[in-house]
Amino acid sequence: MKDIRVRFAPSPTGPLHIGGARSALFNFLLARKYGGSVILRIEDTDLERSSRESEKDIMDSLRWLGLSWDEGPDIGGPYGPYRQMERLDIYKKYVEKLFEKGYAYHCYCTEEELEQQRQELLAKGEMPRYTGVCYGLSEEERRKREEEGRKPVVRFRVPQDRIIEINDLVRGKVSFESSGIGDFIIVKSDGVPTYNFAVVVDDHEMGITHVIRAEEHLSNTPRQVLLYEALGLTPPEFAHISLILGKDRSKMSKRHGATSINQYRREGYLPEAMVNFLALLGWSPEGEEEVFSVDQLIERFSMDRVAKSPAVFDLEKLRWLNGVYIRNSDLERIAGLALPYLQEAGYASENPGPEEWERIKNVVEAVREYLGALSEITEHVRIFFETQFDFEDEKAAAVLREEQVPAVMEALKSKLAGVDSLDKEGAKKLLKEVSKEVKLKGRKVFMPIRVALTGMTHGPELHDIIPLLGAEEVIRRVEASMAKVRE
RNA sequence: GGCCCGUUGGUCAAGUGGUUAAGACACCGGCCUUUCACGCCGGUAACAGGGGUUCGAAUCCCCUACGGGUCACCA
Repeated sequence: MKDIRVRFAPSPTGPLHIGGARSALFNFLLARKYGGSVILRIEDTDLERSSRESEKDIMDSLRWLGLSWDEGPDIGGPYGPYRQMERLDIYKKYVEKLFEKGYAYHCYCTEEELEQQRQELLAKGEMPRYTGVCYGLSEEERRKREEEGRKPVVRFRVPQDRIIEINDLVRGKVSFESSGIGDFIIVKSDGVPTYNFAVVVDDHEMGITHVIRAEEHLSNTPRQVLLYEALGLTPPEFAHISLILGKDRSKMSKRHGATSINQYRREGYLPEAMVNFLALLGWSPEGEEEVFSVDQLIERFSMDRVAKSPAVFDLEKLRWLNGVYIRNSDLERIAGLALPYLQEAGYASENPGPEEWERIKNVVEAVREYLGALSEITEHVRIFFETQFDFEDEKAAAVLREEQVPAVMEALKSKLAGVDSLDKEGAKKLLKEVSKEVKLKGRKVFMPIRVALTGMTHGPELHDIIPLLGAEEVIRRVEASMAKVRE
Protein backbone atom coordinates (compact mmCIF):
# COMPACT_ATOMS: atom_id res chain seq x y z
CA MET A 1 0.00 0.00 0.00
CA LYS A 2 1.13 3.50 -0.78
CA ASP A 3 2.32 5.41 2.24
CA ILE A 4 -0.42 7.41 3.83
CA ARG A 5 -0.11 11.16 3.60
CA VAL A 6 -2.72 13.26 5.36
CA ARG A 7 -2.92 16.95 5.85
CA PHE A 8 -4.40 19.39 8.25
CA ALA A 9 -5.24 22.54 6.33
CA PRO A 10 -6.58 25.29 8.56
CA SER A 11 -7.25 28.78 7.36
CA PRO A 12 -5.53 31.16 9.76
CA THR A 13 -8.55 33.33 10.43
CA GLY A 14 -8.85 32.72 14.15
CA PRO A 15 -7.66 30.49 16.96
CA LEU A 16 -7.77 26.71 16.61
CA HIS A 17 -11.35 25.62 17.12
CA ILE A 18 -12.48 22.48 18.93
CA GLY A 19 -13.75 21.04 15.67
CA GLY A 20 -10.58 21.87 13.79
CA ALA A 21 -8.57 20.24 16.53
CA ARG A 22 -10.60 17.08 16.21
CA SER A 23 -10.12 16.99 12.44
CA ALA A 24 -6.41 17.43 13.00
CA LEU A 25 -6.47 14.66 15.60
CA PHE A 26 -8.20 12.15 13.35
CA ASN A 27 -5.76 12.89 10.55
CA PHE A 28 -2.90 12.57 12.97
CA LEU A 29 -4.13 9.29 14.42
CA LEU A 30 -4.60 7.71 11.02
CA ALA A 31 -1.17 8.75 9.80
CA ARG A 32 0.64 7.73 12.96
CA LYS A 33 -1.14 4.43 13.08
CA TYR A 34 0.07 3.44 9.63
CA GLY A 35 3.42 5.17 9.73
CA GLY A 36 2.33 7.85 7.29
CA SER A 37 3.06 11.55 7.16
CA VAL A 38 1.17 14.54 8.48
CA ILE A 39 1.33 17.71 6.47
CA LEU A 40 0.38 21.08 7.87
CA ARG A 41 -0.79 23.41 5.14
CA ILE A 42 -1.90 26.96 5.78
CA GLU A 43 -4.83 27.98 3.61
CA ASP A 44 -4.39 31.72 3.74
CA THR A 45 -6.07 32.71 0.50
CA ASP A 46 -8.63 34.78 2.37
CA LEU A 47 -6.54 37.93 2.41
CA GLU A 48 -9.06 39.86 4.44
CA ARG A 49 -9.21 37.58 7.42
CA SER A 50 -5.96 35.65 7.46
CA SER A 51 -3.26 36.63 9.89
CA ARG A 52 0.09 35.40 11.07
CA GLU A 53 -1.17 35.68 14.64
CA SER A 54 -3.86 33.12 13.95
CA GLU A 55 -1.38 30.91 12.18
CA LYS A 56 0.84 31.04 15.22
CA ASP A 57 -2.03 30.35 17.59
CA ILE A 58 -3.09 27.36 15.56
CA MET A 59 0.40 25.92 15.53
CA ASP A 60 0.82 26.57 19.25
CA SER A 61 -2.44 24.81 19.99
CA LEU A 62 -1.56 21.84 17.82
CA ARG A 63 1.83 21.52 19.48
CA TRP A 64 0.26 21.82 22.90
CA LEU A 65 -2.11 18.98 22.06
CA GLY A 66 0.88 16.97 20.95
CA LEU A 67 -0.31 16.74 17.35
CA SER A 68 2.95 16.85 15.48
CA TRP A 69 3.43 17.26 11.75
CA ASP A 70 6.18 16.14 9.45
CA GLU A 71 5.99 18.88 6.86
CA GLY A 72 4.76 22.41 7.30
CA PRO A 73 5.51 26.09 6.92
CA ASP A 74 7.76 26.13 9.97
CA ILE A 75 9.83 23.06 9.16
CA GLY A 76 9.56 22.90 5.39
CA GLY A 77 9.54 19.64 3.49
CA PRO A 78 9.85 18.24 -0.01
CA TYR A 79 6.46 19.52 -1.18
CA GLY A 80 6.70 23.12 -0.03
CA PRO A 81 5.96 25.87 0.25
CA TYR A 82 3.22 25.11 2.75
CA ARG A 83 1.36 28.39 2.71
CA GLN A 84 -1.02 28.77 -0.20
CA MET A 85 -0.14 32.40 -0.78
CA GLU A 86 3.41 31.25 -1.46
CA ARG A 87 2.21 28.78 -4.09
CA LEU A 88 0.53 31.17 -6.50
CA ASP A 89 2.77 30.23 -9.42
CA ILE A 90 1.83 26.59 -8.99
CA TYR A 91 -1.89 27.32 -9.26
CA LYS A 92 -1.23 29.41 -12.33
CA LYS A 93 0.03 26.37 -14.24
CA TYR A 94 -3.10 24.45 -13.42
CA VAL A 95 -5.34 27.32 -14.48
CA GLU A 96 -3.52 27.37 -17.80
CA LYS A 97 -4.19 23.69 -18.20
CA LEU A 98 -7.87 24.21 -17.55
CA PHE A 99 -7.99 27.02 -20.11
CA GLU A 100 -6.31 24.82 -22.69
CA LYS A 101 -8.82 22.09 -22.16
CA GLY A 102 -11.70 24.53 -22.35
CA TYR A 103 -12.73 24.05 -18.74
CA ALA A 104 -12.02 27.60 -17.68
CA TYR A 105 -13.22 31.00 -18.80
CA HIS A 106 -13.10 34.60 -17.73
CA CYS A 107 -16.16 36.12 -16.14
CA TYR A 108 -16.73 39.85 -15.93
CA CYS A 109 -20.00 39.95 -14.11
CA THR A 110 -20.24 42.44 -11.31
CA GLU A 111 -21.70 41.66 -7.96
CA GLU A 112 -24.84 43.59 -8.87
CA GLU A 113 -25.28 41.63 -12.06
CA LEU A 114 -24.83 38.37 -10.23
CA GLU A 115 -27.35 39.38 -7.64
CA GLN A 116 -29.82 40.22 -10.40
CA GLN A 117 -29.32 36.86 -12.07
CA ARG A 118 -29.85 35.20 -8.74
CA GLN A 119 -33.11 37.02 -8.18
CA GLU A 120 -34.36 36.12 -11.62
CA LEU A 121 -33.69 32.44 -11.06
CA LEU A 122 -35.32 32.60 -7.69
CA ALA A 123 -38.36 34.24 -9.22
CA LYS A 124 -38.60 31.41 -11.69
CA GLY A 125 -38.40 28.99 -8.83
CA GLU A 126 -35.01 27.72 -9.90
CA MET A 127 -31.93 27.17 -7.90
CA PRO A 128 -29.73 30.25 -7.71
CA ARG A 129 -26.49 29.42 -9.44
CA TYR A 130 -24.22 30.94 -12.00
CA THR A 131 -25.60 30.13 -15.42
CA GLY A 132 -22.53 30.88 -17.47
CA VAL A 133 -23.46 34.17 -19.09
CA CYS A 134 -19.79 35.00 -19.68
CA TYR A 135 -19.03 31.62 -21.19
CA GLY A 136 -18.12 31.94 -24.84
CA LEU A 137 -17.56 35.69 -24.74
CA SER A 138 -15.81 36.83 -27.89
CA GLU A 139 -12.41 38.50 -27.86
CA GLU A 140 -14.09 41.76 -28.65
CA GLU A 141 -16.64 41.52 -25.87
CA ARG A 142 -13.89 40.69 -23.47
CA ARG A 143 -11.78 43.65 -24.60
CA LYS A 144 -14.75 45.93 -24.18
CA ARG A 145 -15.23 44.86 -20.61
CA GLU A 146 -11.53 45.12 -19.84
CA GLU A 147 -11.65 48.68 -21.12
CA GLU A 148 -14.45 49.41 -18.71
CA GLY A 149 -11.90 48.52 -16.07
CA ARG A 150 -13.52 45.29 -15.08
CA LYS A 151 -11.23 42.72 -13.53
CA PRO A 152 -12.25 39.19 -14.47
CA VAL A 153 -12.49 36.13 -12.30
CA VAL A 154 -11.83 32.67 -13.70
CA ARG A 155 -14.71 30.25 -13.60
CA PHE A 156 -14.75 26.53 -14.01
CA ARG A 157 -17.09 25.24 -16.69
CA VAL A 158 -19.11 22.57 -14.93
CA PRO A 159 -20.02 19.71 -17.27
CA GLN A 160 -23.77 19.22 -17.33
CA ASP A 161 -25.74 16.05 -16.66
CA ARG A 162 -23.01 14.31 -14.81
CA ILE A 163 -23.46 12.17 -11.76
CA ILE A 164 -20.59 12.50 -9.36
CA GLU A 165 -20.17 9.62 -7.01
CA ILE A 166 -18.03 9.84 -3.93
CA ASN A 167 -17.04 6.89 -1.87
CA ASP A 168 -16.73 8.45 1.52
CA LEU A 169 -14.86 6.50 4.16
CA VAL A 170 -17.37 7.37 6.84
CA ARG A 171 -20.56 7.92 4.83
CA GLY A 172 -20.28 5.35 2.12
CA LYS A 173 -21.51 6.14 -1.38
CA VAL A 174 -22.79 9.67 -1.82
CA SER A 175 -23.83 10.98 -5.21
CA PHE A 176 -24.53 14.41 -6.64
CA GLU A 177 -25.80 15.71 -9.94
CA SER A 178 -23.62 18.24 -11.67
CA SER A 179 -26.65 20.19 -12.81
CA GLY A 180 -27.05 21.42 -9.27
CA ILE A 181 -23.69 23.09 -9.43
CA GLY A 182 -23.14 26.38 -11.18
CA ASP A 183 -19.89 27.40 -12.83
CA PHE A 184 -17.88 28.30 -9.78
CA ILE A 185 -14.99 30.67 -9.38
CA ILE A 186 -11.54 29.16 -9.22
CA VAL A 187 -9.50 32.34 -9.36
CA LYS A 188 -10.62 35.60 -7.79
CA SER A 189 -10.23 38.92 -9.56
CA ASP A 190 -7.05 39.61 -7.62
CA GLY A 191 -5.47 36.46 -9.03
CA VAL A 192 -5.77 34.44 -5.83
CA PRO A 193 -7.28 30.97 -6.18
CA THR A 194 -10.39 30.00 -4.23
CA TYR A 195 -10.59 27.17 -1.76
CA ASN A 196 -12.15 24.56 -4.02
CA PHE A 197 -9.44 25.00 -6.60
CA ALA A 198 -6.39 25.46 -4.39
CA VAL A 199 -7.31 22.47 -2.28
CA VAL A 200 -7.36 20.21 -5.33
CA VAL A 201 -4.06 21.44 -6.69
CA ASP A 202 -2.35 21.21 -3.33
CA ASP A 203 -3.71 17.84 -2.29
CA HIS A 204 -2.50 16.48 -5.59
CA GLU A 205 0.85 18.25 -5.61
CA MET A 206 1.52 17.21 -2.04
CA GLY A 207 0.62 13.62 -2.64
CA ILE A 208 -2.19 13.56 -0.12
CA THR A 209 -3.82 10.12 0.05
CA HIS A 210 -6.57 10.73 2.61
CA VAL A 211 -8.60 13.85 3.22
CA ILE A 212 -10.29 13.79 6.61
CA ARG A 213 -12.27 16.94 7.19
CA ALA A 214 -15.52 18.25 8.63
CA GLU A 215 -18.87 17.40 7.14
CA GLU A 216 -19.45 20.96 5.98
CA HIS A 217 -17.06 20.15 3.15
CA LEU A 218 -19.08 17.24 1.87
CA SER A 219 -21.10 19.32 -0.55
CA ASN A 220 -17.92 20.93 -1.85
CA THR A 221 -16.48 17.58 -2.71
CA PRO A 222 -18.28 17.10 -6.05
CA ARG A 223 -16.81 20.39 -7.27
CA GLN A 224 -13.39 19.17 -6.35
CA VAL A 225 -13.94 15.81 -7.98
CA LEU A 226 -14.94 17.59 -11.18
CA LEU A 227 -11.72 19.55 -11.02
CA TYR A 228 -9.67 16.39 -10.52
CA GLU A 229 -11.35 14.89 -13.56
CA ALA A 230 -10.85 17.96 -15.72
CA LEU A 231 -7.19 17.95 -14.76
CA GLY A 232 -6.88 14.25 -15.39
CA LEU A 233 -5.97 13.50 -11.79
CA THR A 234 -7.04 10.85 -9.31
CA PRO A 235 -8.80 12.17 -6.22
CA PRO A 236 -7.66 11.08 -2.76
CA GLU A 237 -9.83 9.12 -0.35
CA PHE A 238 -12.37 11.30 1.41
CA ALA A 239 -13.69 10.99 4.93
CA HIS A 240 -16.18 13.56 6.15
CA ILE A 241 -16.57 13.58 9.89
CA SER A 242 -19.64 15.00 11.55
CA LEU A 243 -19.85 18.38 13.19
CA ILE A 244 -19.51 19.15 16.86
CA LEU A 245 -22.66 20.73 18.26
CA GLY A 246 -23.41 22.93 21.25
CA LYS A 247 -25.85 22.05 24.00
CA ASP A 248 -28.82 23.21 21.92
CA ARG A 249 -27.78 21.00 18.99
CA SER A 250 -26.77 23.83 16.74
CA LYS A 251 -23.24 24.18 15.44
CA MET A 252 -20.80 24.94 18.22
CA SER A 253 -20.30 28.67 18.54
CA LYS A 254 -19.17 31.31 21.00
CA ARG A 255 -22.43 31.39 22.83
CA HIS A 256 -22.01 27.76 23.81
CA GLY A 257 -18.96 28.72 25.81
CA ALA A 258 -15.33 28.22 25.01
CA THR A 259 -14.76 27.09 21.43
CA SER A 260 -11.04 27.45 20.99
CA ILE A 261 -8.37 25.10 22.23
CA ASN A 262 -6.41 27.89 23.89
CA GLN A 263 -9.41 28.77 26.06
CA TYR A 264 -9.45 25.27 27.46
CA ARG A 265 -5.73 25.43 27.91
CA ARG A 266 -6.11 28.63 29.91
CA GLU A 267 -8.83 27.12 32.08
CA GLY A 268 -6.52 24.35 33.12
CA TYR A 269 -7.46 21.40 30.97
CA LEU A 270 -4.61 19.02 30.28
CA PRO A 271 -3.72 18.34 26.66
CA GLU A 272 -4.01 14.58 27.09
CA ALA A 273 -7.54 15.04 28.45
CA MET A 274 -8.49 17.22 25.49
CA VAL A 275 -7.09 14.72 23.03
CA ASN A 276 -8.76 11.81 24.78
CA PHE A 277 -12.07 13.63 24.91
CA LEU A 278 -11.94 14.82 21.30
CA ALA A 279 -11.13 11.30 20.15
CA LEU A 280 -14.25 10.02 21.91
CA LEU A 281 -16.33 12.65 20.15
CA GLY A 282 -17.14 10.87 16.93
CA TRP A 283 -14.98 7.83 17.33
CA SER A 284 -15.52 4.91 19.65
CA PRO A 285 -13.07 2.35 20.97
CA GLU A 286 -13.83 -1.31 20.77
CA GLY A 287 -13.90 -2.22 24.44
CA GLU A 288 -15.41 -0.56 27.44
CA GLU A 289 -12.37 1.45 28.39
CA GLU A 290 -12.48 5.16 27.56
CA VAL A 291 -9.35 6.60 29.09
CA PHE A 292 -6.53 6.44 26.59
CA SER A 293 -3.13 7.98 26.12
CA VAL A 294 -2.24 9.29 22.68
CA ASP A 295 -0.21 6.17 22.00
CA GLN A 296 -3.13 3.95 22.91
CA LEU A 297 -5.38 6.02 20.68
CA ILE A 298 -2.98 5.60 17.79
CA GLU A 299 -2.96 1.88 18.34
CA ARG A 300 -6.74 1.56 18.50
CA PHE A 301 -7.88 4.18 16.04
CA SER A 302 -9.66 3.11 12.90
CA MET A 303 -11.76 4.99 10.40
CA ASP A 304 -14.54 2.44 10.39
CA ARG A 305 -15.35 3.23 13.99
CA VAL A 306 -15.95 6.89 13.21
CA ALA A 307 -19.57 7.91 13.71
CA LYS A 308 -21.73 9.57 11.09
CA SER A 309 -23.97 11.55 13.40
CA PRO A 310 -23.06 14.89 14.90
CA ALA A 311 -22.06 15.02 18.57
CA VAL A 312 -22.95 17.46 21.31
CA PHE A 313 -19.94 18.79 23.16
CA ASP A 314 -20.41 17.62 26.75
CA LEU A 315 -18.39 19.80 29.08
CA GLU A 316 -19.27 17.64 32.08
CA LYS A 317 -17.61 14.64 30.55
CA LEU A 318 -14.54 16.67 29.63
CA ARG A 319 -14.30 17.85 33.23
CA TRP A 320 -14.53 14.29 34.46
CA LEU A 321 -11.87 13.09 32.07
CA ASN A 322 -9.64 16.02 32.91
CA GLY A 323 -10.09 15.20 36.58
CA VAL A 324 -8.95 11.66 35.92
CA TYR A 325 -5.72 12.98 34.43
CA ILE A 326 -5.26 15.57 37.17
CA ARG A 327 -5.55 12.86 39.80
CA ASN A 328 -3.27 10.40 38.07
CA SER A 329 -0.51 12.59 36.75
CA ASP A 330 2.81 13.25 38.39
CA LEU A 331 2.34 15.67 41.31
CA GLU A 332 5.34 17.79 40.36
CA ARG A 333 3.80 18.43 36.97
CA ILE A 334 0.28 19.13 38.23
CA ALA A 335 1.62 21.51 40.85
CA GLY A 336 3.62 23.30 38.18
CA LEU A 337 0.53 23.66 36.02
CA ALA A 338 -1.54 24.82 38.99
CA LEU A 339 1.02 27.38 40.09
CA PRO A 340 -0.15 30.20 37.78
CA TYR A 341 -3.66 30.03 39.22
CA LEU A 342 -2.29 30.16 42.76
CA GLN A 343 -0.09 33.09 41.85
CA GLU A 344 -2.96 34.94 40.28
CA ALA A 345 -4.99 34.50 43.45
CA GLY A 346 -2.07 35.79 45.47
CA TYR A 347 -1.49 32.44 47.16
CA ALA A 348 1.97 31.86 45.74
CA SER A 349 4.91 34.11 45.08
CA GLU A 350 6.36 34.92 41.70
CA ASN A 351 9.33 32.60 42.16
CA PRO A 352 8.67 30.10 44.94
CA GLY A 353 11.78 28.90 46.77
CA PRO A 354 12.26 25.22 47.63
CA GLU A 355 10.37 25.52 50.90
CA GLU A 356 7.36 27.28 49.42
CA TRP A 357 7.37 24.92 46.47
CA GLU A 358 7.23 21.98 48.85
CA ARG A 359 4.23 23.52 50.56
CA ILE A 360 2.54 24.25 47.27
CA LYS A 361 2.93 20.65 46.21
CA ASN A 362 1.35 19.51 49.44
CA VAL A 363 -1.52 21.91 48.98
CA VAL A 364 -2.08 20.67 45.43
CA GLU A 365 -1.93 17.08 46.56
CA ALA A 366 -4.53 17.75 49.23
CA VAL A 367 -7.09 19.20 46.80
CA ARG A 368 -6.37 17.73 43.38
CA GLU A 369 -9.13 15.15 43.71
CA TYR A 370 -11.70 17.94 43.73
CA LEU A 371 -10.67 19.44 40.42
CA GLY A 372 -12.31 19.19 37.02
CA ALA A 373 -10.00 21.90 35.74
CA LEU A 374 -6.88 23.38 37.27
CA SER A 375 -8.37 26.87 37.45
CA GLU A 376 -10.87 25.56 39.99
CA ILE A 377 -8.06 25.10 42.47
CA THR A 378 -8.37 28.55 44.00
CA GLU A 379 -11.81 27.76 45.43
CA HIS A 380 -10.42 24.77 47.23
CA VAL A 381 -7.20 26.12 48.67
CA ARG A 382 -8.59 29.17 50.39
CA ILE A 383 -8.54 27.33 53.71
CA PHE A 384 -4.77 27.10 53.51
CA PHE A 385 -4.11 30.73 52.74
CA GLU A 386 -6.91 32.86 54.17
CA THR A 387 -6.39 33.24 57.90
CA GLN A 388 -9.65 35.09 58.41
CA PHE A 389 -12.81 33.19 57.56
CA ASP A 390 -16.44 32.92 58.48
CA PHE A 391 -18.39 29.80 59.19
CA GLU A 392 -19.81 28.35 56.05
CA ASP A 393 -23.32 28.27 57.47
CA GLU A 394 -25.20 27.99 60.73
CA LYS A 395 -24.85 24.23 60.67
CA ALA A 396 -21.09 24.62 60.79
CA ALA A 397 -21.19 27.06 63.68
CA ALA A 398 -23.54 24.76 65.55
CA VAL A 399 -20.94 22.00 65.47
CA LEU A 400 -18.73 24.12 67.70
CA ARG A 401 -21.48 24.53 70.28
CA GLU A 402 -21.71 20.83 70.96
CA GLU A 403 -20.91 20.03 74.57
CA GLN A 404 -17.78 17.96 74.01
CA VAL A 405 -16.10 20.68 71.98
CA PRO A 406 -14.26 22.58 74.75
CA ALA A 407 -12.62 19.37 75.90
CA VAL A 408 -11.65 18.43 72.35
CA MET A 409 -10.09 21.81 71.74
CA GLU A 410 -8.20 21.78 75.00
CA ALA A 411 -6.82 18.35 74.22
CA LEU A 412 -5.82 19.43 70.76
CA LYS A 413 -4.08 22.54 72.02
CA SER A 414 -2.21 20.73 74.71
CA LYS A 415 -1.00 18.04 72.31
CA LEU A 416 0.07 20.76 69.92
CA ALA A 417 1.89 22.86 72.47
CA GLY A 418 5.59 22.79 71.92
CA VAL A 419 5.36 20.89 68.66
CA ASP A 420 7.32 22.81 66.09
CA SER A 421 6.96 20.63 63.05
CA LEU A 422 4.78 17.73 62.12
CA ASP A 423 4.09 15.81 58.99
CA LYS A 424 1.10 13.85 57.81
CA GLU A 425 2.00 10.83 59.92
CA GLY A 426 2.64 13.01 62.94
CA ALA A 427 -0.72 14.69 62.48
CA LYS A 428 -2.49 11.35 62.24
CA LYS A 429 -0.87 10.23 65.45
CA LEU A 430 -1.65 13.45 67.20
CA LEU A 431 -5.30 13.32 66.21
CA LYS A 432 -5.51 9.81 67.52
CA GLU A 433 -4.11 10.93 70.84
CA VAL A 434 -6.65 13.72 71.08
CA SER A 435 -9.38 11.23 70.41
CA LYS A 436 -8.08 8.95 73.12
CA GLU A 437 -7.71 11.75 75.62
CA VAL A 438 -11.32 12.91 75.33
CA LYS A 439 -12.52 9.33 75.11
CA LEU A 440 -14.52 10.06 72.00
CA LYS A 441 -14.03 9.21 68.39
CA GLY A 442 -15.37 9.85 64.96
CA ARG A 443 -17.15 13.00 63.98
CA LYS A 444 -17.69 14.06 67.58
CA VAL A 445 -14.04 14.97 67.78
CA PHE A 446 -12.98 15.52 64.19
CA MET A 447 -15.84 17.59 62.84
CA PRO A 448 -15.39 20.33 65.44
CA ILE A 449 -11.68 20.49 64.66
CA ARG A 450 -12.45 20.72 60.97
CA VAL A 451 -14.90 23.56 61.50
CA ALA A 452 -12.58 25.37 63.87
CA LEU A 453 -9.78 25.22 61.34
CA THR A 454 -11.64 25.86 58.11
CA GLY A 455 -15.13 27.10 58.94
CA MET A 456 -16.53 24.30 56.82
CA THR A 457 -18.01 20.87 57.35
CA HIS A 458 -16.24 19.36 54.41
CA GLY A 459 -12.82 19.49 52.81
CA PRO A 460 -9.48 17.71 52.63
CA GLU A 461 -8.24 15.28 55.25
CA LEU A 462 -7.51 16.85 58.61
CA HIS A 463 -4.11 15.21 58.68
CA ASP A 464 -3.35 17.02 55.43
CA ILE A 465 -4.64 20.35 56.67
CA ILE A 466 -2.87 20.43 60.02
CA PRO A 467 0.72 20.03 58.74
CA LEU A 468 0.08 22.67 56.13
CA LEU A 469 -1.15 25.16 58.70
CA GLY A 470 1.44 24.37 61.35
CA ALA A 471 0.92 24.02 65.10
CA GLU A 472 0.92 27.70 65.80
CA GLU A 473 -1.70 28.56 63.21
CA VAL A 474 -3.86 25.63 64.25
CA ILE A 475 -3.91 26.90 67.83
CA ARG A 476 -4.60 30.41 66.67
CA ARG A 477 -7.54 29.29 64.51
CA VAL A 478 -8.95 27.15 67.27
CA GLU A 479 -8.95 30.11 69.65
CA ALA A 480 -10.35 32.50 67.08
CA SER A 481 -13.14 30.14 66.12
CA MET A 482 -14.06 29.35 69.69
CA ALA A 483 -14.14 33.05 70.50
CA LYS A 484 -16.38 33.66 67.54
CA VAL A 485 -18.81 30.98 68.54
CA ARG A 486 -19.00 32.28 72.10
CA GLU A 487 -20.24 35.67 70.96
C1' G B 1 -36.32 26.36 -1.50
C1' G B 2 -32.87 22.55 -4.41
C1' C B 3 -29.09 19.13 -3.24
C1' C B 4 -26.47 16.34 0.56
C1' C B 5 -25.82 14.17 5.50
C1' G B 6 -27.84 12.59 9.94
C1' U B 7 -31.74 10.68 13.98
C1' U B 8 -30.39 4.37 19.89
C1' G B 9 -31.38 6.95 27.43
C1' G B 10 -30.31 14.12 29.44
C1' U B 11 -25.11 13.67 26.79
C1' C B 12 -21.13 10.58 24.25
C1' A B 13 -22.05 5.99 22.20
C1' A B 14 -21.85 -0.04 21.06
C1' G B 15 -24.86 -2.57 17.76
C1' U B 16 -24.57 -4.34 10.99
C1' G B 17 -31.71 -9.68 10.61
C1' G B 18 -32.82 -13.41 16.26
C1' U B 19 -28.98 -9.57 22.30
C1' U B 20 -32.12 -9.55 29.01
C1' A B 21 -30.40 -3.26 23.38
C1' A B 22 -23.27 -2.89 25.89
C1' G B 23 -20.17 0.76 28.15
C1' A B 24 -18.91 5.96 29.70
C1' C B 25 -20.48 11.01 31.66
C1' A B 26 -24.49 13.07 34.43
C1' C B 27 -28.33 11.70 37.96
C1' C B 28 -30.20 8.55 42.21
C1' G B 29 -29.09 4.84 46.12
C1' G B 30 -25.54 1.97 49.04
C1' C B 31 -20.59 0.90 50.79
C1' C B 32 -15.81 2.94 52.26
C1' U B 33 -14.35 7.17 55.30
C1' U B 34 -13.46 11.52 61.10
C1' U B 35 -16.44 15.32 56.54
C1' C B 36 -16.58 16.35 51.35
C1' A B 37 -14.35 14.38 47.39
C1' C B 38 -11.90 9.99 45.36
C1' G B 39 -12.82 4.78 44.94
C1' C B 40 -16.10 0.50 44.82
C1' C B 41 -21.09 -1.69 44.18
C1' G B 42 -26.04 -1.10 42.44
C1' G B 43 -30.24 1.62 40.08
C1' U B 44 -33.48 4.95 36.86
C1' A B 45 -33.33 5.91 31.70
C1' A B 46 -33.19 4.84 24.66
C1' C B 47 -34.04 2.40 19.11
C1' A B 48 -38.17 9.93 16.10
C1' G B 49 -43.15 8.43 13.70
C1' G B 50 -45.70 5.61 9.93
C1' G B 51 -45.78 2.01 6.22
C1' G B 52 -43.55 -2.17 3.93
C1' U B 53 -39.76 -6.73 3.17
C1' U B 54 -39.12 -11.05 6.45
C1' C B 55 -40.85 -16.65 10.36
C1' G B 56 -38.31 -12.50 12.87
C1' A B 57 -36.31 -5.91 12.36
C1' A B 58 -32.57 -0.70 16.19
C1' U B 59 -30.42 -3.24 11.97
C1' C B 60 -32.97 -3.71 4.87
C1' C B 61 -36.58 -0.41 1.60
C1' C B 62 -40.15 3.79 1.17
C1' C B 63 -42.66 8.06 3.19
C1' U B 64 -43.13 11.80 7.03
C1' A B 65 -41.12 14.68 10.94
C1' C B 66 -37.05 16.86 13.18
C1' G B 67 -31.80 18.45 13.23
C1' G B 68 -27.59 19.89 10.46
C1' G B 69 -24.54 21.16 6.16
C1' U B 70 -24.19 23.53 1.42
C1' C B 71 -25.70 26.55 -2.71
C1' A B 72 -19.75 33.30 -1.66
C1' C B 73 -14.42 36.83 -5.56
C1' C B 74 -14.89 32.29 3.07
C1' A B 75 -12.50 28.21 3.91
